[in-house]
Amino acid sequence: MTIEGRMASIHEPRMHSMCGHDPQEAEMFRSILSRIGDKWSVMLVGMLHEGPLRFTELKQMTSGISAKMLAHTLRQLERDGLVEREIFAEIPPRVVYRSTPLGKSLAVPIMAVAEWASAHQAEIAGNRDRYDAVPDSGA
Amino acid sequence: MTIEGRMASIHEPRMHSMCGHDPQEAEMFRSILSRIGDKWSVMLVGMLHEGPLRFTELKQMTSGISAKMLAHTLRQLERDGLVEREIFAEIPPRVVYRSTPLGKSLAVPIMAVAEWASAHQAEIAGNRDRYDAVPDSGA
DNA sequence: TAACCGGGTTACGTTCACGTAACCGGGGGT
DNA sequence: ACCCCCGGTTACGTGAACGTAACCCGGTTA
Repeated sequence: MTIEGRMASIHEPRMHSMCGHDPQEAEMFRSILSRIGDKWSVMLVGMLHEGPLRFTELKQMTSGISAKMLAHTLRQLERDGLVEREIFAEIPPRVVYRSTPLGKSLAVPIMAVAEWASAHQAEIAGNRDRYDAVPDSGA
Repeated sequence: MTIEGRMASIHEPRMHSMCGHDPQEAEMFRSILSRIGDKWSVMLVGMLHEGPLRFTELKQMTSGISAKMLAHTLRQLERDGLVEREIFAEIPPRVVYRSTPLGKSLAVPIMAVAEWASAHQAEIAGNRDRYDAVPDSGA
């Protein structure tokens, strides 16, 4: 390993940890990232992070989501153990969703990405515009 | 705001920052998250983080990727300014891809998510198995 | 009786991510 | 002459993600 390589390994994260490895771990890793990349999961985790909410409350707060996607996304989150579903056997019955400790722990790195995205969104938008404006790239 | 609410707002990230806002910013945010959630981007950013690589080198290192998806993903990354493409006008011509400073800065929060995923993957896998084993959920 | 709400489910269609396979153009190896 | 390498592009097909609209059941309201 070169001097530069050694210095880099001290100051830089070892990104390679998420590529090689055994294929099963890579698949797992991918599926977690996919959840972060999907349209509603991060938003829902964010809302539930601040307190439990009912299905209809989530639907109203999350402008644009359909009942189908809300139910589906909540099932996925529940399957992963990021969210809990509680049914109150009352009349009328009531359902609340709440973030689990695992879900809350995910909020931390998610926020890091969110802050990066927020900090660089203008730069990325500019890059995109510039790239799309170059004739031999965009068209 | 309640006492609990105030204390929470001190200790916990304000996830709400990524939901409301204006729709254009939300769209931008979503598109960045999608890139993180897609199948190859994170892996490629990780590889290029450690040094520039040629198309064929990336293809060989990234087991399973097709030339099409590699080219496509690299174009997207290049469009966003996360990766640079350099063509050496030699004979034979040579193309190298390298991470930009923006790309390297993304590696930091990505690593935080990667470490979270690595730390909790067994727990999530267990949650998934348990959920899928319950007859009224999985089937 | 009719209409509405809560918490969904089902059917259906579209778009997009991703995969496979074939092709291409210039150069080099044998 | 022939095929391979590099760096892709193009055509085509599949399944997943996402959207809309309709429906459902038990209970309450008017």
